[in-house]
Amino acid sequence: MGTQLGNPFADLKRSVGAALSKALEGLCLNAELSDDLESLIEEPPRREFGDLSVPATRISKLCDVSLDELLPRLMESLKGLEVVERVEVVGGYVNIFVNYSVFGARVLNSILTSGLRYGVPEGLKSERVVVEYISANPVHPLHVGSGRNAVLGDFLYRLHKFVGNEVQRRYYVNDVGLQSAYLAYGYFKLGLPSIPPHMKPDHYLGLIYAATTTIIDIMRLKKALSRAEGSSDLSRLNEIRGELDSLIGDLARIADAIPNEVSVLSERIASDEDPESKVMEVLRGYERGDKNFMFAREVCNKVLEGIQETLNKLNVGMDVWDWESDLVWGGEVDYVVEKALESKYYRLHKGAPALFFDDLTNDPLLRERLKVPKSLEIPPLILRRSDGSTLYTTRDIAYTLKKFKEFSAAKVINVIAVEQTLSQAQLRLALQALGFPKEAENLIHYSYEMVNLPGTSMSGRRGRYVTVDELLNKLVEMVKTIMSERDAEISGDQALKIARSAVKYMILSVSPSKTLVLDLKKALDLKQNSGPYIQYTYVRAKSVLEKVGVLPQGGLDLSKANKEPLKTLLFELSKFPEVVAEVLVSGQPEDLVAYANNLATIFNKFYDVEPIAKEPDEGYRALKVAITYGASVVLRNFMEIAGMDVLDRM
RNA sequence: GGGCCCGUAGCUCAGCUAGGAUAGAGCGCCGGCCUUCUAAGCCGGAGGUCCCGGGUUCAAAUCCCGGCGGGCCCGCCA
Repeated sequence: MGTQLGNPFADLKRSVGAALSKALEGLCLNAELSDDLESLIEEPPRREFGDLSVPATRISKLCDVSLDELLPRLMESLKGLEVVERVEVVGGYVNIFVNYSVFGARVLNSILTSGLRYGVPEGLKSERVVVEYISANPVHPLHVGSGRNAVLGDFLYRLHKFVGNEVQRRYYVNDVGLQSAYLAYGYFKLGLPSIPPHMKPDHYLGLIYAATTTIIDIMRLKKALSRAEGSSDLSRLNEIRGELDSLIGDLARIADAIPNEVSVLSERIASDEDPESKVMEVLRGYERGDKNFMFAREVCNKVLEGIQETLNKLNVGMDVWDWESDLVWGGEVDYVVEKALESKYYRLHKGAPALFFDDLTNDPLLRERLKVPKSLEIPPLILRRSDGSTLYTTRDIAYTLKKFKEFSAAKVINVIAVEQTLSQAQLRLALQALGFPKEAENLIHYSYEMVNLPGTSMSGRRGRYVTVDELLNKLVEMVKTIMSERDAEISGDQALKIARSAVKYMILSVSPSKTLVLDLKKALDLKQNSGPYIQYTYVRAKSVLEKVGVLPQGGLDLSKANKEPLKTLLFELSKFPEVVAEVLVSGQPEDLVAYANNLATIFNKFYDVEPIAKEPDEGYRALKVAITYGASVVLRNFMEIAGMDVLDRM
């Protein structure tokens, strides 16, 4: 294992680890430990304690050697390293102070040689990866929940791209399910109107969808109410009345936006004896590929046009749009069902064809391999409705196979909300059951929690949602307001670039496993720990570099590197490739974000106290310029991975 | 009823996987710094029963058990 030019921090840890194992030679007989000394190396809680620290008490316990015997040997071995300046023992820890003349030279050499590729982990084999994300149902505009999905998916795409993988982005257009049938039905009832010129198609059709489902639900509840009135169950009666009131309120709100459509729809849907069966007719007709129902595809397509416009504004891209209907019509879904019928896991469940997974889920090893949570009960997967129409997860089996096959993917990542944990586990088990164990194992559910807005409960079916468009528009206005308060001009394009970067930063800074509370008033911090803060810090670094003109070609006076804040800055810069490698494995964007914020903070301190371009001492200036260049590269690469806009001026 | 996730400063969040050094940021609040590389910046201050109760340990925000509170799932919806 040689040194890694591109990863100075890993290199540093490796040499410290080697020094430790040399010190323990013949002293510690714990073989497992000596293989894994590197992972014991910590970063002390405060910089004053040193750059790295080694928990000697722990080693003493693990090796069963007294501290008195252990400490001198550790110290001596560590002191022998060129990169170590001094070593201190405090409270059972051996604290290591790095020699920045040596280490700084390595870091800057690494950065100056790698240039914009600094941070790409070395020694990784390029993989072919599919990321499926957003895949919002084409029945309404993207709301903030899909916004989180879009930002996370885009991040995964960019991260994999950055480390050198071949990545394909896919959007699964769910045009076959009930939801799009509801929209198609309502749209048909309205006489297939054209989109009003002042509205985005997704916004308009989202209202039609919400009006249709709400009207139908009101009709159903009214029937239930008249049935319940005959009985003496008062609490049931009140419950229905309450629900009904809230639905009527929803419809009134929708009618504020599209009054004519709502009144026409109410009338025409009421004329259908049983609108729900009419919706099923649309669904079945469309699934058959009956020409008379192709307006359902048209209407989805219109919604998608609106969604694409939103994605463009967000600067989130997509490579392939997969229509679910194509899988049904093309026979891929039939193939899956046939395959399932032959499988030994197939049985009837309440009269419907289904797969039973008990034999698989009883095997703890398989459970682990397929990442099926230990105590998650898996109900049978029903393959078709009794009327023969297909179900979402069945279609998704066919889709998963397609994603693997078409891109020869080693890995398929589905960015899907946590609420689908069960169906995603069923999907993996179904793949296993049907004889696709490799696909089952390499299908990854990248799950994320919901987005909450204080004081609102969101529902696409009721038309209650905050859209990504609204969020972006609001933020753009805020940016413009701030600029006008400063008497500065800003173009709409620049404002959008700042606004969307702020949103992405905020979303990525929260662990996907946590519910994201989105407070519109606070969504756009322009201060520290924000997207604009990173952008601004980069602009500062960049403008210094422009002033200087050219990068130093050697002549760096490294003897000046052993002081704050240069030391800490060099230390942070060294960690970037390591952080990227870790986040690639963990999938936790918040770690990368926290790192970037920390780096930006230290750079701003440096910028504040040290003249860079104006530094009179030539060698010292060269050192400072090289550090500034390093910060600019890392911040730029961070923004690249986070999907933020890299601005040259702010 | 069962399962999963979350609970840390007024607010939004790190830290928990592998237990250890005075529990960290940002926002908000209070107070400083612009004839010098972009002040969307920098410096300082106040602010915490780490949800509660047990247990393990020399040592628990972190591990275990039991509660409480919030979210999600358990559909011939997606």
